[in-house]
Amino acid sequence: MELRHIRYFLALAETLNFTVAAKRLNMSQPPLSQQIADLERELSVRLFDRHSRSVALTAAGQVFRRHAEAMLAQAQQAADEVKAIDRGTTGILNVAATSSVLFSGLSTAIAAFKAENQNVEVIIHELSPKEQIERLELHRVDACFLRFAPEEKNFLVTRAWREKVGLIVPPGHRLASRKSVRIASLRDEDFVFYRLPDSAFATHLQSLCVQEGFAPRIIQQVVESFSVVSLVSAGLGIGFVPETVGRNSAAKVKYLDIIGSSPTADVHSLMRNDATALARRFVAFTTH
Amino acid sequence: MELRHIRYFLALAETLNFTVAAKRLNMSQPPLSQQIADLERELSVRLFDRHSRSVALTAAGQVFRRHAEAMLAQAQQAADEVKAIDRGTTGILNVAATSSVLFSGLSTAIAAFKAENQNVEVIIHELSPKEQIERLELHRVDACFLRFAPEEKNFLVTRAWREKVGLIVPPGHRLASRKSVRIASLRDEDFVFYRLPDSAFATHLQSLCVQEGFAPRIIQQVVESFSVVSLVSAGLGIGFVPETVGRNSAAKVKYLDIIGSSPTADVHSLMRNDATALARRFVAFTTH
DNA sequence: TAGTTCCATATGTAAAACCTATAGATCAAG
DNA sequence: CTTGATCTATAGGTTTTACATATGGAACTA
Repeated sequence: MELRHIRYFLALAETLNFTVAAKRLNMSQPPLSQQIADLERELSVRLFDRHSRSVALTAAGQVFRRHAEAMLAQAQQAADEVKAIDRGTTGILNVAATSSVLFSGLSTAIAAFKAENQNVEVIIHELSPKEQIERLELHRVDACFLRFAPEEKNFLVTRAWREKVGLIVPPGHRLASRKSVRIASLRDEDFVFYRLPDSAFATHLQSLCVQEGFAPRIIQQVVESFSVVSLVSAGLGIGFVPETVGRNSAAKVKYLDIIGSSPTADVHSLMRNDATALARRFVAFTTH
Repeated sequence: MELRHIRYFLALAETLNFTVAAKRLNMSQPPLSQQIADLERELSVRLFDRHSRSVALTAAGQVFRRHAEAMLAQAQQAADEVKAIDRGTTGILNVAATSSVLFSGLSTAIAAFKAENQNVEVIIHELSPKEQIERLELHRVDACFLRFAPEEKNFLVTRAWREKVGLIVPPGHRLASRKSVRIASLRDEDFVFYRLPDSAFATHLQSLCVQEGFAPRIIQQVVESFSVVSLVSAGLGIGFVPETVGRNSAAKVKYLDIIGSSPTADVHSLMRNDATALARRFVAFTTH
């Protein structure tokens, strides 16, 4: 049985006239008779009663008609849906990000993307950078968003958006009244830092300090920017955080711009080379 | 798109190897590559990623797979169901009958048939003989059951089962103590009769009386045997009824066998010439 | 009875599905 | 780095089959 038989069957079931059905199918009548006969022979069931001057569906034919319509509809839907997937206008998108990146604008970007793409479902995976990369390789997620991307891997890396890094200090700290600060002046401070060597961001910040002539005294290592805020707020030390996190945090900390060599915490997106059109569209959407 | 493409696609989706899939499909590898490529070209979507040494479904391919499986399942189910319909082991059967025929055994026959054919649904239409014939012609019912069948029509007529006709009289009637009676002795009685000339049964009974030398004095005409019982029970007259009706009625009447020329009320089934296998099976089932 | 309509059959043609052979590409092993 | 093995794509020829034209046969109509 082929879909051709189904199409022919339905045309005949609707017209109940071989000649008319053949015309509608842009073919001549004999091959239509042939193909219908072939279909009936394969099923070993008569689908049409051919009488003197009338063609009618048998009981079996009536039942077959319902199935035939369903099959053609399914084929049509399959083609439509597959094309939508290919265009990236429908489907499920697994996005991995750290909580601070979600906070820095990714959440709102996701909301906006979903609003523009009603047929897209976005699943957010809040993961550490290391886990993000692992799951990207395993096809568990389609796109990752993190501050510093590893360069060795065979991924598509894009800088999604720029973001400055600033300093946060607890209330009452000697720098709390300042608006900005140079890194060189932080030589004697206690630092809440990102975990070394996991975090490329941490390595970046550390090397910046070294360029300014000192090794930061790290009294605590954490994974998330929000944890830096928490510990700084509690008075354990000072720390570097992305600007959006430092300025908009609910916790009581003072945010200072860094002047001179200003570090960045630009957000980067990662995709596999075989990324779907949906993933590519989303990454393009978030890039500005 | 043809079902062939679907079958090939699924074989490849399962094996992820052109060579192996082709072997499973009993064909060589090149035409399989061709057909998959044709399918992809028609959809204008890549369904498989062919890499160095691996074949994998794309996101679109994964979605297409679900549709493909549904289509093949639908085709299989269509074939199975159509064959079942053709065998008459499944489907909907519309049966028309008079209430007295239902009472005379058709009800229990329907119950038994349904028990043996779990996939058959039987819809009972309780109709007068005249309406039965009309609906049979209109394809509204598939089989009719009545006592006397018209012979002119181009229907398949079968005698389903035999049934004698007897006489019922009210309690206290002069014949109430008799076990049997001759028609000739009913010359001076008042009769509750079936409607003339609608009922072939009525015509038959009337002519029997005439053969015995008198025209029955008809004081009331009704349609149903049960109505004859009701009126006779009320003392309006005597009447002929099928044996099962006369003997098993809840109303208070006396049933007498008829000796000499004994009339019959044999139940006949009617089908159209284009009757379905299900209708034929049911009629065969009820014939004994 | 003649004409018309409509489906089935017969026969030839064109399309396309398939096969064999082979090229091209990649990976594993020597 | 080279050789062999493995796997898919392409090329060219063959077979199958879907299709078209022509025609036969049955039934309804005028």
